[in-house]
Amino acid sequence: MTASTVLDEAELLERHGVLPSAQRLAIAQYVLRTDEHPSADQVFAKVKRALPMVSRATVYNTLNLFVDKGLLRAHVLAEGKVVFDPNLAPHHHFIDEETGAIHDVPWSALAVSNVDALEGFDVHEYQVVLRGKLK
Amino acid sequence: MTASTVLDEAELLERHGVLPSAQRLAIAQYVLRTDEHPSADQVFAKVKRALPMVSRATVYNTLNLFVDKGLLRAHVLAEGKVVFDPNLAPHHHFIDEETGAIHDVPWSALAVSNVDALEGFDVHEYQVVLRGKLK
DNA sequence: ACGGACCTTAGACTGTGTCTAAAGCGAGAC
DNA sequence: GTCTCGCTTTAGACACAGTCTAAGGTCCGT
Repeated sequence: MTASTVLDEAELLERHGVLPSAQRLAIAQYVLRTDEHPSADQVFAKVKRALPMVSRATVYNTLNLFVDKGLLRAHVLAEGKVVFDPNLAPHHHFIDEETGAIHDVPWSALAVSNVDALEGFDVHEYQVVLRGKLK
Repeated sequence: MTASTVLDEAELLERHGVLPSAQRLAIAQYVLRTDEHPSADQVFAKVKRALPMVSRATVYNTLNLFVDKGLLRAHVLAEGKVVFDPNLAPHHHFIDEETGAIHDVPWSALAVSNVDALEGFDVHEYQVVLRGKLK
């Protein structure tokens, strides 16, 4: 019954079947709260400040583990990079062509019609990817 | 006035400001006719059969040149790979989750509403990316 | 022939991501 | 308290995509 606005990361990991560890908590505390759409190496750089001895393999393994366990989603949007996104709700993406920055676009801001009527495809998920300039 | 159903690749390159060469023609003959959405290394492998001494740098340079000159489009859709697509008309993409194969979806098969009304974004282009199984 | 512009080549280099072998750590059994 | 088992972490090697460089080749006008 103890309602809390602060997430208990350790409990969150356990609830998703991930055994907590110091490294996994440090990674979780950054990547599950950010809206920066970081790549794996950006996560690595960030986490290294809090935990300087962490290895690159651990960060990659942990991010992939989080994706497997449904804590994160991976998107292939920018030039040759996989980015991670803790926003699990379906949403669209806008890519700033000048900076490469990725912005979330709420699902309700756009509507795609006829997805269910596509011939020959059994669509499991979809999103609109937009590119342009910030106004 | 000589209408022709067979494309003259050399003339096509010239019309787009690309000086033809044996290597560029071999690459064009494959990549401008395929619907396989090949990656650069797949193009390299394919072209090597026709022209065994061709170098990887030439294939990469040529593909990027074709994109610059408007003969091809590059898409970042699959796991960490850039794929090339001679279909220049706007269209959507369906990714088979089982095989990773990419299929074109005609622009007219789907409709996205409200793109112009997005707050804060000046959208230059967009597409719908769908994932699922083939029916 | 010569020269210049452009193209191609092999291989080195960079960056991203995966794998491996060994060491570390935590929790339960004794 | 310590042993041991299973899981995690580590450093570094590896694999792969893509770019760059330096050198040589080709074509064409003169």
